Amino acid sequence: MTDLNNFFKSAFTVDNVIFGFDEADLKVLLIKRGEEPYKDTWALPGYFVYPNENLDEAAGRVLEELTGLRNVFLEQVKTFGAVNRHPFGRVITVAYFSLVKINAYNVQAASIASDAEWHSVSDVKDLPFDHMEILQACFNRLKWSIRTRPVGFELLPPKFTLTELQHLYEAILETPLEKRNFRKKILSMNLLIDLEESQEGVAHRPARLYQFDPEKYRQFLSEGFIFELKETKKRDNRRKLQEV
Amino acid sequence: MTDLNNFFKSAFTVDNVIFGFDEADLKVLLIKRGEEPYKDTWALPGYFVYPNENLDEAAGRVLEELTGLRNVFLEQVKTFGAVNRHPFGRVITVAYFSLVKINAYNVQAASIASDAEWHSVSDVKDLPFDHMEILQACFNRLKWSIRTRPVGFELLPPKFTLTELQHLYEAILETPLEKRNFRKKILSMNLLIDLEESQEGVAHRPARLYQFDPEKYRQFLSEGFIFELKETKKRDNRRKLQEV
DNA sequence: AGAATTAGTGTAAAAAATACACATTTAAAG
DNA sequence: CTTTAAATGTGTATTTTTTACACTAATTCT
Repeated sequence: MTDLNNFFKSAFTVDNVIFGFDEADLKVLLIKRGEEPYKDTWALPGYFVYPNENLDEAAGRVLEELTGLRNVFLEQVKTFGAVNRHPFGRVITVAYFSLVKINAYNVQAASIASDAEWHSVSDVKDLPFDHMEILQACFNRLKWSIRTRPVGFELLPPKFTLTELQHLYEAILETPLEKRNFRKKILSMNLLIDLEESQEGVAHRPARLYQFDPEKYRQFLSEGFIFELKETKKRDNRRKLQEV
Repeated sequence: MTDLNNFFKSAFTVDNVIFGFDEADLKVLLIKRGEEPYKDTWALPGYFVYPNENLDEAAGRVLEELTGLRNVFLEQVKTFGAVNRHPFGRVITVAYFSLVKINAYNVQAASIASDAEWHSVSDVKDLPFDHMEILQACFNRLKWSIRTRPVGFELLPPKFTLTELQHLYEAILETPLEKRNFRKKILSMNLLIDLEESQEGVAHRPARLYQFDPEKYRQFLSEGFIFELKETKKRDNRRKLQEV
């Protein structure tokens, strides 16, 4: 342990699964690799961790270089270090996922934006290295996070409708939800501010706009409540016929 | 990325939070450090990851060296890599937790057993490096795991009573549970085999012995059911007085 | 035989989840 | 101006789950 610097040579990276939500689809930001191996293929953005940099900082830096965004939701998920995961040597990578408001994503501000593109998560079928596994792990974590913490709002604009929120949940959980029950559940938590404004420019009855209130959430927690949307459990719950 | 071997020098370790359950107390296995820094203080067991070794393998190796046990529950939790977490240089560590049947723990088989000792988790107040933070992260993960997957059985002998199981849940969740409701919930999942045997050598009515059935759990999952004990939610649920 | 100790159970009330159908509001089309 | 299309928004009965609560049963020890 005293001879740390010569113990063995390995490389340390962070990979960042950046999620965005665009109307009806959950997206992930991929970059076209500029270097071997796998030059010119779409892959998860990642980079080395610098010696003077904490892991979270490295992940935040990757994110900022790509999107121009700071202070967005970022969370460590899992570390991948299979011996042969990188053809050029031992590379251990810490996977993070982040949630960004896709509209705030600014191509101009991003230093390597020309090589970055949003892809629908459901369309991403193969990625180099073990990136499919990393993406899956992060997606699974997101599914869990959205049920147990109010993180969905990170993916929506500050003002949103309940239908948009429901579509977001449906896209992430990959299951349809019942409109009334969803609204009842969400509104009963009392975490949203009803802005008493309406959508504009839609060709139908405009929906009410809401805003997530972090202050209300702090209070909610301090009162011992728990944010939780139940995992959909298989059950035959059809209303039974009445006997006469 | 092509010059991996010279990018920067860092050390890679795994730390393993090994949990055991002894009658009424959740325990963690600590070792007395034989080297600087923090020589002779109790710390989490950890070691370098070898160049030819996957992360899970490294964690399994640490576990086997310490306990003589193989094929026990082991799961990655989080990676800790703060720049200054180790006084001698940059050391990034992947934290795992494992669950062992404390009775199966064999001092003889463990190569460094003389320096290892079980400590009650609730008594562990300070540990070197960021080990308190690592312990806390693993304990939190255990709390979550025991509610959402049938992992509690890993900590109990193959045959156990429902009271033992309840005490285990109470120790991990750090909250008292109501006997009848706990039993009803557990038994309703149909994951246990009633061995139709009883405890022996106790000075009171002996309890029935049960066994966890992994096969039943596979079927349970395949039928779309979900293992879940609700997180205790604050609620004033006292029965209201009847009006006459 | 009786005391001590823990195991084991039944049920009513409250809360939460589920299933289901229609009226409302707006813009667009005619 | 009227009608149509499209999505919003709401109420309630049923079922399931959770919760609270108190007594009897089985065994050992004295």
